Amino acid sequence: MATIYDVARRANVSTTTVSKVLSNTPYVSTQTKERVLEAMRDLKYAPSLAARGLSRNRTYVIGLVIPYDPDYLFSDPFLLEIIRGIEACTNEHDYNLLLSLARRAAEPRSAYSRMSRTGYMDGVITIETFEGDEAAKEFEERQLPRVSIGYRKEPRAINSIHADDYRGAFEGITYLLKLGHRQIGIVSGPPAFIGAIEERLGGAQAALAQYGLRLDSNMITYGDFTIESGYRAAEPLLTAQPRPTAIFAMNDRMASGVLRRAREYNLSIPADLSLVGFDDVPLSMLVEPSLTTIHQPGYELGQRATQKLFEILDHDLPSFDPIVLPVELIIRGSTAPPSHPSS
Amino acid sequence: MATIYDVARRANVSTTTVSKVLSNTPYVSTQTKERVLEAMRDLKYAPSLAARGLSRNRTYVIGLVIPYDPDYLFSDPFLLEIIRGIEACTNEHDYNLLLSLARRAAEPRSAYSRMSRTGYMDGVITIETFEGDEAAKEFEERQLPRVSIGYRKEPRAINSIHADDYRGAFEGITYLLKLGHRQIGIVSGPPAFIGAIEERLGGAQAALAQYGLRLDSNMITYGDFTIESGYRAAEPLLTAQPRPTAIFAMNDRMASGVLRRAREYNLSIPADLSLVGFDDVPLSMLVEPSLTTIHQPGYELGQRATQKLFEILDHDLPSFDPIVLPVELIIRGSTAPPSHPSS
DNA sequence: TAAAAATAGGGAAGCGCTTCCCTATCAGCT
DNA sequence: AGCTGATAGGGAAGCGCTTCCCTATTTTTA
Repeated sequence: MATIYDVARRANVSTTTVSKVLSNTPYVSTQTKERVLEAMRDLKYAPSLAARGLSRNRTYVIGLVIPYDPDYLFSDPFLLEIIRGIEACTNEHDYNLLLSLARRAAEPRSAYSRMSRTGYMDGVITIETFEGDEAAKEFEERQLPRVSIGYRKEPRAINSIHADDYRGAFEGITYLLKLGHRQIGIVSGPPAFIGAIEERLGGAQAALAQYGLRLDSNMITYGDFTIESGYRAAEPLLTAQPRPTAIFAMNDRMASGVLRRAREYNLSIPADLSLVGFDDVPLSMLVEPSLTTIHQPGYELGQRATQKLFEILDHDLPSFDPIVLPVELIIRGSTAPPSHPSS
Repeated sequence: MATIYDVARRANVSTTTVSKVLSNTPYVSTQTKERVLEAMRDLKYAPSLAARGLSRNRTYVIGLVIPYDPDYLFSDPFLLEIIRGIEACTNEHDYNLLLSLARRAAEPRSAYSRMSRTGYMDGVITIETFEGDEAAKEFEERQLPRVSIGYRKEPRAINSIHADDYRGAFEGITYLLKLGHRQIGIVSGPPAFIGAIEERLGGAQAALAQYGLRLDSNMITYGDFTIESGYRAAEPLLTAQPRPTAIFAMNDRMASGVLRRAREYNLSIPADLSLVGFDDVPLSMLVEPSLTTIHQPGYELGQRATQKLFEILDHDLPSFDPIVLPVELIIRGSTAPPSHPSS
């Protein structure tokens, strides 16, 4: 690999000048610049990021830390949407994206801690949802610029971004109520999932309250966002007396699990049971019938988070309140008025 | 951030000694070592990868270059499996994984070319499937250690790895033939997809040949691996005379597209039409009926590719023949003997 | 017991860049 | 003609490590 010295020699200038050309500093004559550029081309020169990083103290790498089990991550299409947004944005800024699937911060040698410690990144985006996440702490200590996708509680909701989960649940439930449903079951995500679940539960309750209803504790079950967990979590709801005429699941995959279980009970959707999901992943269009769901802007979430990070990096421009992106109710085939209205 | 000097000063030794401790070089007394380690702990020292990279000429980063449209990539669960395998392996080796979704090498400033030029990676894994891929060339020029997942044709199949596509198609079709199907349609992937498609087509033909059959050109249509394309590609097959009693689709997503279209024609699966997919992604279990498919070991593919790369990096141990991983026929609910055997 | 070998540690150059600071030239003024 | 300020370019230190090579001490071996 050619170095800056090789280029300098070939162009008959000093390395300083080459460096100036490299960074487009003024006070280099056009001819000299041209000569240097030519030498670079001839030698197929490319500056070493390591060297540059060392002297500039910038690495042009931003890290993406996802404290999930990779098995989980990659089966979550919604997270993938987020990554897509992040990748697009880092790429646009000519930054590199370092991926770390940090299996819970437990092991000290996890990629996760490796990343935070080697000073290899200029900034980091974390997707935080679980509470008591150790990840955050290390980054905080290192003072690494960071934005988190999710609900950041402490020290403050600084530089965080999330979708309007509250509103999403509110709209979903309200829609069901408007259709005439009064007995509504909820398949929640794991309670350990901080923020989003609380918000959605809050939104659901608020919606019910409009109609003078409250969330009955036997009308709520919990899954872990996988299809199977939705399948299992459907059980208590489908056997409850009275059986809910509608179920609101906190993601599409669980909703499709519910769908499958309901079918085994010979319930037809949406005639016997209405179903609303969350996220609006491709799967929701695939199942029969397609799912009414709450669209979350995953791609934008990733993109905006990354933009924010660059704003912090470039202009030290933190945002003190969380950025909240709107969600949207997408009405498809899994919802209808109840066949035997309960009221 | 503490540097090696800080540690050296605090432990009252030279940086050389600290460095020795860092790399576990012998000839450091136990006490000294302990003192150094303590100093590191106290200062929360972590070596700078940039500096280390500069002097060692190793960056501890390996790149993953996927010359696909990210939209496509992230909707392909099979590719994600591969990534999962890669990530697990790099992580195990304490390496960082740089992700580049290189939108076709077209634009000169693509992440892709940036990555190959900045000397930021010790090696690279490429997922190559499209022909005429410019990606490869640059890496070749830079002599960057690399292994490719897919079919590498030139200069040779050196350091490449792929699943046994030929065998997969062979087994799938043979299974259908054994069930009694004689009119078999094929929904192929895009012809531009190098290697895998050819292989599968070859395997299909060989299977048919066993029964004295040949692949009729109106029994093959092409999709681009998306569900929609499977839906569209099903059309000509389902309206052909005679209509095939079985369809072999080259991935599960297209198979589920076919499924949907067939249903619109009021064909019941598998009674009226048998369906075999490829990949064995989670989706294949989800559709009704679940898909008989060819399991490809995506995770292992990624893992083995990465292992190979480390072998090259550490011991300069290239493999001259492609590594071929076995596939497996998974029989589920979408296949049955034809209801009106054609022969 | 003397020499050789193993052990322990340090000095300093060098990895490939950037950047601070300096010098030289030249145009435009007064 | 002499000065100022813009323009053009270079010298060299320094970023934080690793490593080559050297010295000093201790242990082993003949």
